Amino acid sequence: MLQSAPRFAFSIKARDGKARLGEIAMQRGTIRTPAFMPVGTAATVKAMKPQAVRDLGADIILGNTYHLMLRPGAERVARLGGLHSFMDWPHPILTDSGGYQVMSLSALNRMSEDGVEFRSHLDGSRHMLTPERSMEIQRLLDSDIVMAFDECTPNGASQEEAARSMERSMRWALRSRQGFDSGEAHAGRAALFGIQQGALDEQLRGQSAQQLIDIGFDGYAIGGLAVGEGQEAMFGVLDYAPGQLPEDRPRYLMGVGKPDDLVGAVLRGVDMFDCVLPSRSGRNGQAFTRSGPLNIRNARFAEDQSPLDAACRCTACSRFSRAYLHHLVRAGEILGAMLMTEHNLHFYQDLMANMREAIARGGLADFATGFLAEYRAGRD
RNA sequence: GGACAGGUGGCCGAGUGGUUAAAGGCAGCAGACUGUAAAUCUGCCCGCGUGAGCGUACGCUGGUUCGAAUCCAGCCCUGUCCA
Repeated sequence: MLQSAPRFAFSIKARDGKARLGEIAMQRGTIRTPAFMPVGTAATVKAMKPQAVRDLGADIILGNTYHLMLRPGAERVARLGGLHSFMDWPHPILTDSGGYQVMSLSALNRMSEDGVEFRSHLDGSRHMLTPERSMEIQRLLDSDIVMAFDECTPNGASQEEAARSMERSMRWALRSRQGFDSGEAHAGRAALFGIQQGALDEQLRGQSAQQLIDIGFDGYAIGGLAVGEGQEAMFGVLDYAPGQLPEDRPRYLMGVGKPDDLVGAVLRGVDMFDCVLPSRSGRNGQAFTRSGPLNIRNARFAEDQSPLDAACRCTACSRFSRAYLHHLVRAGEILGAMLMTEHNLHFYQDLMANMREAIARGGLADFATGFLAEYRAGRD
């Protein structure tokens, strides 16, 4: 480990409107922002070897507390030397706290002020996740960026529910801070992010931000978006939410999103993203291209010898035709999932690199206009 | 030549008097997927019609019956075994 590298240092290199070009220096590496972080829930970005994820330009990936505590178990990962060596990803890893599963697995949960009792989706066994335990698991995994344990407020919550949920997340944020800090060795090399909640309400979002700032975090996430509210409503929140968070800290929009979501969010001042879409959609046959998404299973691609995206330089596009990908995906061949995932992740990383470059030269607005015009023109 | 078994929608296959345009699967045609219970899920899938509906349909022909994919007769075909 590089002893000289800072624990966590965010520097802003350039600004363009609300957008920022930056870098987060950490012991295991530097994260260029705006950043897209591929999701590797169960200690793997599905269908990808870690080196290939790295080669596409990812500086950091995600892991998940809930999934890893159930299998293979956080203590086991710790005995095996931590998540990085376990999965052969020596670069930074951000671990989600299990907060999203509070919502996505709500049918299997029992909530209390103390935390959430999960029924494992694997075998039905009961597991308690509290802010303290979530911090401990993320420490055992040796995460670089630890996420506070929160509740991702579901879409459609009433004002009262949203407020109650946010307040609980804020109490959990404080406990997360304390739990994280109690693991001194880990806290000395890792970072902790707080998560803003408050649904679609500016006041609640503001209160949440202030409470997080009072606690103090290395970075601040915007949670509870892209849960079904629609892009317009999400952008409505993003028009003010980044501004409620500290200017000198990275802002991470959790779980987002589609390519045009990323562009709109960077324009509004977001620095970090993660999303399952490029990997999951890839496995499910959807490819993202400069002229919009396409479903490679569609019959019209059966004898289409052109690449997925003519402007793309990924392996799938440089060596294989849409016809071949169409065949692989339809046949359920593993290579289909691999190539589709690789292409999509390449597309996402390329988009981020283009946005960083545009910010550097002060041309993000033009880039966004051009990109969105072509992307939304749709139908390739 | 004989004995069994069987012929159902593109394929496999359930159904043995009405609630059957006919389960289910596959194939096919689309759609969805946003801090991954997802290599998953959803819809459509005989023809015409936007629809109510109409027409045609369970090897073929005829019969029984108010009513047949289902019961009866003959025929054709397939598989297995026997000669």
